Amino acid sequence: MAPKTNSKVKLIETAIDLVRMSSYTDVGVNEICEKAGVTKGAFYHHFKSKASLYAEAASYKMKNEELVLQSLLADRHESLKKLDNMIGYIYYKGFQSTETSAQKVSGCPFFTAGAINSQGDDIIREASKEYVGNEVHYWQAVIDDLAKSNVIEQPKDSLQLARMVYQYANGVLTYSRIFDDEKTMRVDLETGIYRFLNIKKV
Amino acid sequence: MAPKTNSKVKLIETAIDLVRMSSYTDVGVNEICEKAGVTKGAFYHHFKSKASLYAEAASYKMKNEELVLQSLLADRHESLKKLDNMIGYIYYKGFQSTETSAQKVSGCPFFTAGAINSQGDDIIREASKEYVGNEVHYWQAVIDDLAKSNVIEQPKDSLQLARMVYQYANGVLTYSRIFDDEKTMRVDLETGIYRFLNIKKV
DNA sequence: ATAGAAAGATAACAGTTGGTATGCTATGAT
DNA sequence: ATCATAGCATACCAACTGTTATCTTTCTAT
Repeated sequence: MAPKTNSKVKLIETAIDLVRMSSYTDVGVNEICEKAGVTKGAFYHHFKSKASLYAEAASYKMKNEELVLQSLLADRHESLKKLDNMIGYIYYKGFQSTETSAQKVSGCPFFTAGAINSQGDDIIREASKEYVGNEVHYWQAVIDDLAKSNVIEQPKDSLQLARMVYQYANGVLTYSRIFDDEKTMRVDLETGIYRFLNIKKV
Repeated sequence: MAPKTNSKVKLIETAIDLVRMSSYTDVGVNEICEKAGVTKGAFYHHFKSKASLYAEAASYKMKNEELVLQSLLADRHESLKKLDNMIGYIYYKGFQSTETSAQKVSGCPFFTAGAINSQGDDIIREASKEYVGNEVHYWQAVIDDLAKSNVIEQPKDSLQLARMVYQYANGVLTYSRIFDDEKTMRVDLETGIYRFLNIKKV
């Protein structure tokens, strides 16, 4: 039995995909509908506005990532393995081939859009804040685990350290996007995070 | 004697200011003209397009920064002083009160816009690449100087290290903008860069 | 089978976008 | 003094923006 309605999900996923490759303001409702193969009537039946689609997309993505990350950060893994999984996942997110565009370096659509729309639309900023806060939390879990298993020394403020690593990772993504340089992204991501956490590579 | 024509400069400075606070796509030609007190006729007399204004603004800002940074990184300073000056300058740029808006955390308009407009407009990406490359170069100078005076150990690849520090700094700026949190920005900037470079605070 | 709601389609809306065409005026060189 | 050009102003343009109103279709619960 096919899902009752996949057009709402289709809209969300198309929107995430498009926003990832360009930006919130650059992606129009028309474009989203076209690429999703859905009419505008359906769009505004499911979402009261473009901003509300964005907000729903953020929590949709959060739920999706919860499943993925729970598996990548499962306790059966060693703490260093968890770190590598996390780095790999960031790389995967930043360099993903999508349906709507060729393989290119992108970036986190929610991190980016939240900063862009700093004034105006509170809906967007709030959604981004929630999403970003969540991501930092995963990083904190990884870092606490690294400390517990003595791979790194116990940080005074693991939340701050997690935040800083997250900030760095997104800086790398944005930079690599400007230069459309996947190799730099891969190298700098790993090198930088290891350096930041003061871990010697094996 | 007043400058022959200040309207071109006025347009550039207004544009930088506005783009800093929101984003390239969110700032319209009309808005720039209004805020600059200049008509659209003047705009398109000086610039052939919005993108070309952006490109000119980038090199304008580069020249301006050259003067400032030459003084902040002058050889009479100790290498650690240069680092602190650099950090202070980034903070200053990211948290600047402007004519057109209240004091808020912003970010580098060129770094941001370059990533956003990754597809399409090559003019914009090229301008951003040049600007960003230049900034990284300054960081490399700071890092080389720190190594020469034995504050840090000689890095294998000082350009990569410079790039990573720059990526981090812009990650902090973007993050702080989402949360509009100047305090976190100030703390994370300094703490993170020191940690990255493995320098103990005094 | 039928009422009611959910889902979707079509067309239009006012407002804005970047850009242009066509003027006029001030200035600098000859 | 003349003339070209740089600087600037006014009005306009087609294309697009997000959004809404109205209509039809499809599904679900009774």
